[in-house]
Amino acid sequence: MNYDFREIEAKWQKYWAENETFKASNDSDKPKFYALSMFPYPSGAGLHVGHPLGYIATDIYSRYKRHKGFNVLHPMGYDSFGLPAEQYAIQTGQHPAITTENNINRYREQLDQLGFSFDWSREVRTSNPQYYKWTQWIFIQLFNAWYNKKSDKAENISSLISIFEKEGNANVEAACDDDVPSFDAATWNGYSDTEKQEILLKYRLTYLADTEVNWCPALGTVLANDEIVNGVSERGGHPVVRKKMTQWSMRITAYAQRLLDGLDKIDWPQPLKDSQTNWIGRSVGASVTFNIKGEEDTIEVFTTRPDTIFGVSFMTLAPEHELVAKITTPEQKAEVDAYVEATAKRSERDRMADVKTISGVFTGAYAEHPFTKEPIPIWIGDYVLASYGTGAVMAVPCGDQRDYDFAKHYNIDIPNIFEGVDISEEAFADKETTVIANSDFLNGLSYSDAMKKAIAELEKIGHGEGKVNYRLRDAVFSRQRYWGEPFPVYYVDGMPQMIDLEHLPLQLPEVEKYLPTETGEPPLGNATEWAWDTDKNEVVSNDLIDHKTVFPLELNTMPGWAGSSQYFNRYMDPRNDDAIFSPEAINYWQDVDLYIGGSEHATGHLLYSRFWQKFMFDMGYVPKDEFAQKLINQGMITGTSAFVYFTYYSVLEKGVTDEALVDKKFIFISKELYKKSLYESDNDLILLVKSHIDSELLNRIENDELILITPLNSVHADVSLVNASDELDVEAFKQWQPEYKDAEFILEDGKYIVGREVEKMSKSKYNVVNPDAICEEYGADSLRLYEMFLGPLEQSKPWNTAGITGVHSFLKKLWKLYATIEDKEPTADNLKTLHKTIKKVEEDVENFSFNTSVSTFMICVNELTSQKCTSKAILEPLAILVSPYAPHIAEELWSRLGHSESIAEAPFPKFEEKYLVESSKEYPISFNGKMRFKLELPLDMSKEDIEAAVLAHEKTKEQLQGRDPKKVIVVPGKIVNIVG
RNA sequence: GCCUUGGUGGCGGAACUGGUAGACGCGCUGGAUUCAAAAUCCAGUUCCUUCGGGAGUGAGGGUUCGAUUCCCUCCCAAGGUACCA
Repeated sequence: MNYDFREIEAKWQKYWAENETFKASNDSDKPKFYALSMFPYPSGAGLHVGHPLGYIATDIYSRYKRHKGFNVLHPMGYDSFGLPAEQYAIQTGQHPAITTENNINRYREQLDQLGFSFDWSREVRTSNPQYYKWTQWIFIQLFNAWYNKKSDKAENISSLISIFEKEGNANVEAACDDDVPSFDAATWNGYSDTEKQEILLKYRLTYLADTEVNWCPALGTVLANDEIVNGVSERGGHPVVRKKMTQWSMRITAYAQRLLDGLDKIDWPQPLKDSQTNWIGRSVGASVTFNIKGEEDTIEVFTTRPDTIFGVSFMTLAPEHELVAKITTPEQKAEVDAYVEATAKRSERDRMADVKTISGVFTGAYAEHPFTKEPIPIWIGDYVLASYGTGAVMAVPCGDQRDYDFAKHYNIDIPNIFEGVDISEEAFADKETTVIANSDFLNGLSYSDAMKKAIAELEKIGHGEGKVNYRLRDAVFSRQRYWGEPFPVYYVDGMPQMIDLEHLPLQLPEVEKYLPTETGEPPLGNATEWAWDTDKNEVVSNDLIDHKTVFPLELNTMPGWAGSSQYFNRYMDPRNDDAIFSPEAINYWQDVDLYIGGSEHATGHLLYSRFWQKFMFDMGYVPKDEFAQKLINQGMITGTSAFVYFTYYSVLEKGVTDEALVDKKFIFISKELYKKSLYESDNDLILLVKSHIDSELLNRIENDELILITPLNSVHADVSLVNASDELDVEAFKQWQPEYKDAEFILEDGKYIVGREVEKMSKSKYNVVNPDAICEEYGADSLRLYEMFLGPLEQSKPWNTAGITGVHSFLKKLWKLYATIEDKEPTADNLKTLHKTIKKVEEDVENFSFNTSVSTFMICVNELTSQKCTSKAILEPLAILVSPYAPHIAEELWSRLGHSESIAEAPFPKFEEKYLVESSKEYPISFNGKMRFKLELPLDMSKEDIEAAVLAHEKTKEQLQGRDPKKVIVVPGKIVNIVG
């Protein structure tokens, strides 16, 4: 009987679905294991072979854990809010919900084909109201919380209010806005309700603020920093400008330090941790306050080098700094204004691209050195960024290259404060290798001592303190989009009010148009029914807004990461309508044991999720403050593009203004011939082309009546038209694009050979391989094995369909091995092969080294085949070993072995060392570290006897050619090395 | 620039704590089977070679009896990040 994978795979997929084989229970005596793949955004293009890589890995591990006796949770869902469906809606008018539904159905079909052990009863969709009810709920929890720096955790806002009522805010240490006024209890209690709300908003973990945002006019929306790549939008590549808008923000900065510290206790890839560390950008230093001569105001700066305080020779403010207008002297005003205006006009992108040009203007004002009381000129310059630190720097040209360049350019003094260092050419930034000089009380101190001393002295005179600064900014949480979660918020007197949980979800309204309104409001501004009736507690028509009982609802929606920041916890209890999850569910599953997904989420999803998890932990909703213990980034599967090389002739009518086309033809040249022609003269190419032109036309060209154009070029060919030997299917290629129908082909050895290059998979490169065709031709088990066999999970690797025949024929061999199954005693060889395989596969799975276990299976089956093994005692455990990787064939073989139940819960075979014990070893005998021959010796032979046996061997004498060995190294059981 | 990861045959890639470099698969070569093809099976396949052997894991040094593995310098590629004070 042949290996009929189509029938087998369909049969078992149906069996698993009908029997709910992989449904996880929230109540079990078994230990729990939570394996999670990052849920996909269901795009219209469907899955390509790169997508399943991580899913297959998670699936193998899940199935393995199930064999190992764990209660496994392995869910799947969809991150189904997002821009593409909305843009499609703008173009076609089709509701994004319909587009999304269609795409999800296609994804589901493709996923089902691959035989994953997902518990589909737990599926979540972020765009589903029953799901986003809980996204809205979390938002409300964040609104009702503040961050107490004293307890170093988030607390309910009520604890803040009671402090205010008793003692005002003098002793409160909170993560809050910069502009909080100070007040005592009496003042607080005297505030109106709106005034109180206004102040509380400055403390809440999600708050409204006028923030400078990245506004993308083309998309009509705000983008987060991680949605911008090289100054343009990640999606679509549209320009982005800075703009002030009232936006919801998330006070993620409150968690900066804990997000940093938490990285130490999770097993995540180093590059990912480094990304997050850089993104958070902690720097330790001091804040220093400079008085301004003749002004009340002071300038506060942040510096990482307070030890260089005596090297300050000027200060630079960002052009946007609020003091600029105030301190500029009348003489300098015109110049300063012009500079500020010019800077404001330059886009963020220009400013980033141009880092070489030094520009700045003197304000005419002077600050005062906190210790020497010397005057320090205050400049403005666009190398200082308003958004980092305080938007002002104390410039120490001898110790910072940018300050140095600026000082040189404007002829500002560069005092040297480093002992024995030459600063005539460049600044000296190496802080560890010298001591401070010319610095009063810091003279002779090393960097670290000077640092401490400087901070202590600054504190003494009230001009500064030690400070830690973070690069991380609060996250803007508003988007001017339709297809996202609505905020559960309405406005009373301009103050945001939360809708009660019992009235959630607040569902997206229907709109006529998905674009921003004509007055520039977000798409929800198009809704006619978008007002909140506080009596009826429901959404009513906008016409009823009276600001007494009916109020306007928030028009922004939440960003893409809102729905994905707690989805992993929702899977634990996804149908719960009374809570985001029950305490029983979260206490049972705790956290994700294994999380697999792409590295592109390093500073987005994975940072925001950690932030929300820590918040949920503070509020006592979850037992762990990190949501995923281990994370693996699967590598990208790149495509192997195919290139065809061509020249073409365009024959044009001479002298006709429009250059009328008389004839045009493509001539495709096989790879090697093309390469050769690159080195030959143009003349040869023209001769080649001419040899393919109709003789009548040729005559007219020769007679100068027509013009001939012959460029040499290459273009992508669809990879499906090329076989494993890089040979192009010429006839299919002609059919592929109409313009190639009459093309000519210059072959080598009767074949047209294409060029190959590894590139990212993309439609436009015609190198996308989708899994459906492969499943159809070779089956899901082959695809699963092959994706794993390609190489290490974390490494990016090129897809090449050619190799799939290797794993496919392995499955056929495996199938054949089960043709006869007998109840007979296994041989010693059989047992050795089996147990060697158990050991290796178990180690490999634990190390996520799936590629090597596929090789191990191949070796095992090759060996058992040549041993003609038919013993059930061997074949039965082997089926279980294979089952996580190729589950369909394993199930089928399992049932042929006489089982009526699924293989899914069959216990993993136990490795027994005793079958691998050997009595002798084929020792590699090396000379000066190079293996020269092998010698079979008993394993229990003593070191001395081995040495004697080796030295007595004739090949040893041959190698030594009469020399005496200087030294003989014998490592019993491993190697013999002779030096001489 | 900085941070991270990597560099091994024609290709994808193996090699546990330093111990036989190139497992396994693809491709290629030859053979068997076949009227023929597909499929299948067998043998070979790092390079050079005067067939004795020699060289070899990006380059160059070092440690060691022994280095793909550890250390130093450099080169290249991919990813992240950047006037971050």
